[in-house]
Amino acid sequence: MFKSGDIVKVLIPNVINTGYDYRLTSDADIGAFVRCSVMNRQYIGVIIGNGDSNLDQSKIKPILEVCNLGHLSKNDIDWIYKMADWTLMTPGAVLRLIVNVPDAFNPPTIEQLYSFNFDKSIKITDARQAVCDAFQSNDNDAMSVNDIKNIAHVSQSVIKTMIKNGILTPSDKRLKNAESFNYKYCDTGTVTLNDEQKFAADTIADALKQNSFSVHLLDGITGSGKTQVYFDSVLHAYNMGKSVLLMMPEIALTAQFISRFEKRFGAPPVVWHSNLTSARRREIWRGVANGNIKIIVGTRSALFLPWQNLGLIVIDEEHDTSYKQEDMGNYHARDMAILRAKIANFPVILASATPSIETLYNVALGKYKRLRLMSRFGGAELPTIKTIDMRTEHPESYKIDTNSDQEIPGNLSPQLCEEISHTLAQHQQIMLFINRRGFAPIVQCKKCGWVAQCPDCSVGLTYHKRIDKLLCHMCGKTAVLPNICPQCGNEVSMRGAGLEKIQQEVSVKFPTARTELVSSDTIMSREALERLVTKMENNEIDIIIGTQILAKGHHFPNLTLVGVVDSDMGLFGTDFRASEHTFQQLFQVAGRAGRGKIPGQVLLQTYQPEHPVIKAICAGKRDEFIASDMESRKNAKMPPYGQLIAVIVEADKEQTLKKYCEQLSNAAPILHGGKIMGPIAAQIYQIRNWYRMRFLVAGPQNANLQPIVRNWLNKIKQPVNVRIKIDVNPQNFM
DNA sequence: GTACGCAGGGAG
DNA sequence: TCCCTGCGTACT
Repeated sequence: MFKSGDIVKVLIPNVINTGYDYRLTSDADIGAFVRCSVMNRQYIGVIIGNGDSNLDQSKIKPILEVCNLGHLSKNDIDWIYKMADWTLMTPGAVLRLIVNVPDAFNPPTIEQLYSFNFDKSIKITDARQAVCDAFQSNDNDAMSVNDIKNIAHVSQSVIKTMIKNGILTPSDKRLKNAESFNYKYCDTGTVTLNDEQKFAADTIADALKQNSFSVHLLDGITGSGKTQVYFDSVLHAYNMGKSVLLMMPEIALTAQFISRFEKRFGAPPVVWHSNLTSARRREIWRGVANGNIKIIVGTRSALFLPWQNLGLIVIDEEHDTSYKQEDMGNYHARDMAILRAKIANFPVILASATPSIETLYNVALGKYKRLRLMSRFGGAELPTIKTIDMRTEHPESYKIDTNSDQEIPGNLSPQLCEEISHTLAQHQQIMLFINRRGFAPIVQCKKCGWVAQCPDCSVGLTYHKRIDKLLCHMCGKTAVLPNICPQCGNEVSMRGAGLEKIQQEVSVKFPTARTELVSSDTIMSREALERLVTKMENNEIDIIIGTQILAKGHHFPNLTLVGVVDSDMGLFGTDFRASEHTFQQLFQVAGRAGRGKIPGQVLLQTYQPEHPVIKAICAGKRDEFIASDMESRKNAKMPPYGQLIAVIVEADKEQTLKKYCEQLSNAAPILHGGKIMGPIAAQIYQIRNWYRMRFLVAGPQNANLQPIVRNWLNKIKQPVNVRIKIDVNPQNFM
């Protein structure tokens, strides 16, 4: 306990490496949130210890306010520093992830709020639908114009018109009080675990009782009941008075999941994700800080809530790539959660049907305990998986206009088409999976070879038919599709196939089938996804055509045929994780078929039927595949058998970039058993007009690479207009 | 990170 | 002489 007048060290979010000293004007504990000023700007910081006695006393400012709301434990502070060491972020940058709810310490603001008037009939446009979805994802609470704008991603004018039309009506409701989240949970007794599940649940219950760190992998196929097992553990921890975090990918956080939770626990979970209103974020942050909220179901950022007495973290779909944050700071939420549990001594549960290689490696080492769930609920049979060899099966071309003689080369093999017809005749549903958005990924001149490229990024533009524009998948910039080649004036052609093109082919070849496109372009919110699920369940769709967004979590009993149009995509990337990710993706997609009474069928169109990934999937040999993938990583000394740190240097001028990289290159240390590779042009050399080079630091498993990288980069002063992004254990190599 | 102050160069 | 720009520094 520090007394009024004491000098304490305060960590300030995102300012610099070290903390600053302040004079307390009231008593406060270590870990307390305090308001203080840096260069006349106010920040919420955290007291991390004693002040520095050597510092000139005249420089020391008083703390403006000790916030009487939550506090970080010594373990939490320890975690911030360890996370900073691991990710090479500054501790302040980590703290900023925690105190990023600016309103949390302010009195509730009174803004003009608006409610959505569902009675009013309106012309529905995409933008208006997005506004409607924004309200639905916040329990139809009233929202400010700013909130609507941020959540629905629409312009102010859309909202203004909706207010004028009476679709949005003013309500002067104030911000809700956090008390409204005072849910009490109990076991409703609606679920009986089978022996396998019970064994797993009991094992974790024992671990919880020991108050020590452990990691348990719930490894079982979809439908094997992983959720009910970890629900059991959540309840155990909750009954012990602990707080519980249940992390999942945004896309898995469905109404279906929430209702399962409510059914088991008798009350709904508090849900945390990126599309919450500022008022709701404030309420939840405060609720967690003061201990009212004990259970959160949320996305990766929920890890940074001000947890009090956190005693269990569950990470569902543990292998999911969305746990890796890649914009501001590069951290892997799964790994940081495990780090947090290790420091604070509590168990972690990982759940997946296709665990990551890293996790399985830790299982093999005996660090994580694997709990297998083998039986599929209700005895539903696994689908049969077969390949279609595209080297011998040639898709028929088709005509959009029967009068024209223009033939468009097809992408659906005769064999797949035959199965589609057959399935349609049985009144069952079909899913076609292609992991490419838009209509055509390449727009090229037939004569001179000119290719449409983004002016700011070194990537090609994809033609999107829905908006009739060229779109950069890197920065989102759009461009008009040129009628003629801007270089030579000849005709331009569309090359390659995206899902819009597949839809075109389907609508020509199966004109009576009702099709639906699903991609991040058409599904902007969880609500939109749910509407689609309902449509699918009501059999209003015959053929659903989509990207990986379709691969997860949904149960469609009448879906019996899954066709993967291009299984090879992603198999031959430069990325050592390519085969792992392809396997996981195809495995997930395959899991969509035949989850009802009728057995399903999965057809993989491939030019590489002998490829180990494809063969492993067809044979249902997950473990063999993993063993061979691990073996090849071991030989290549790739993670988890070695460590990698990517250092990406970006600058607005090529000259500056080149010079700085040269200096870095000259200053690169010699690594024992490892090496520093590069600089090479990053896989995407130019993004938003910034140029990018990449170094790759590779070291043996036991090497402590982070300090080496830190010292290396500190040797050379970073010029202005140069940014460095450090990615420890990079997941992709952009 | 970013506000601020200093040095250098161009316009008036 | 004034003002703008670019760069470096210090922030507690």
